[in-house]
Amino acid sequence: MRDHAVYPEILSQDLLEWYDRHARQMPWRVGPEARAAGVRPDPYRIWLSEVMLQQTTVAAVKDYFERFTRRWPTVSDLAAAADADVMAEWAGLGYYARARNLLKCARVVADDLSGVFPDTYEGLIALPGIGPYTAAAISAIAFDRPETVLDGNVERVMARLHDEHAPLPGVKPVLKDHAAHLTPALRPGDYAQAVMDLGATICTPKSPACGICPWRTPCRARLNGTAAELPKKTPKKPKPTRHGFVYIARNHEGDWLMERRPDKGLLGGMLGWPGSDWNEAPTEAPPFEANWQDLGAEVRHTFTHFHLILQVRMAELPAGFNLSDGQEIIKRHDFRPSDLPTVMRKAFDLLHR
DNA sequence: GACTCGTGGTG
DNA sequence: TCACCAAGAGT
Repeated sequence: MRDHAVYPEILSQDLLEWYDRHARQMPWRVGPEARAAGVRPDPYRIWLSEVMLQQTTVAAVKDYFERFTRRWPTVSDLAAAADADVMAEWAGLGYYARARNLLKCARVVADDLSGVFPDTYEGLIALPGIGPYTAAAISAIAFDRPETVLDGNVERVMARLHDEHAPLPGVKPVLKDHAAHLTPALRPGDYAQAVMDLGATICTPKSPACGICPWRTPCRARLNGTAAELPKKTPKKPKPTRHGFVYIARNHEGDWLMERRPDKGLLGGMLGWPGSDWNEAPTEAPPFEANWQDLGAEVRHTFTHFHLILQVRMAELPAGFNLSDGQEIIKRHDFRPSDLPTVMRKAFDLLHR
């Protein structure tokens, strides 16, 4: 048997051979036949997909990616888009700072870099919304540079391959070091995608399919029977529950009173309903005095670090209402629930149940 | 290093 | 039902 610990390039080759047989088709990937014909990945599409894939599943991203690239085929098209259009198109995908930084980045590339993405890690990580993972992923996948990607998949695969029991995030540098030693000089872009595919399909968080894993022989955790319990993570804080009110108002023409949320903070830059703060004991904060009707049902929604229970109130918007800061009237025919972040769309959904 | 920042799928 | 999880970044 070959000694994998001494010859990491043998592991890389084994994984690339597995990848050539099992690579999944994705809208942003260049298939083997196109690749053979000389087609290179489009940096714009790789960048867009990688930003969308941050903490987000491939299944959730696919439709958004298709809509974005159909509407804005190049980075210059995206750079010229209106902020509100981009935020509306991103609605429902979550982590809205990604959309704001996406637009910032597109404008830097279009305005300052002649519409050409940097092809190095250093050039890429200087851009808004591109951190250590995404800079490595773009330079590897789009430009075939030997950078090492370290995402949740790679962390899990490396923790198991080397049977590392120290908890994340502390052990991250060690896992990164393991991953770096395996990154091959040949086909580093395919290799990066291969490790992540391995983590997503074989070396899964629960009940990994070790029996069919291309690295089943060298894997130390499989040898020790600890694969399913790795990687260890430091325990998270429990989520508190917060409460609040939102107020949905329409005028005689059926137009809606809404609010553009400030760029910083939760749901930043997104459209939503006027409402109260969200905390343990909310106080009503209607945008105008009226006989607000209780919808008799509540919105339950869970964010990253708290649960939310919203009471939804409804009233008619008086004629001649003066908009205050951040408020907008959305014309009846311009209103689309799909432009709203999910928690706000849930409140809207209560209107017709 | 510790927080903040969404959403939908899954066991 | 509910905690965990997903191709993390910014502060």
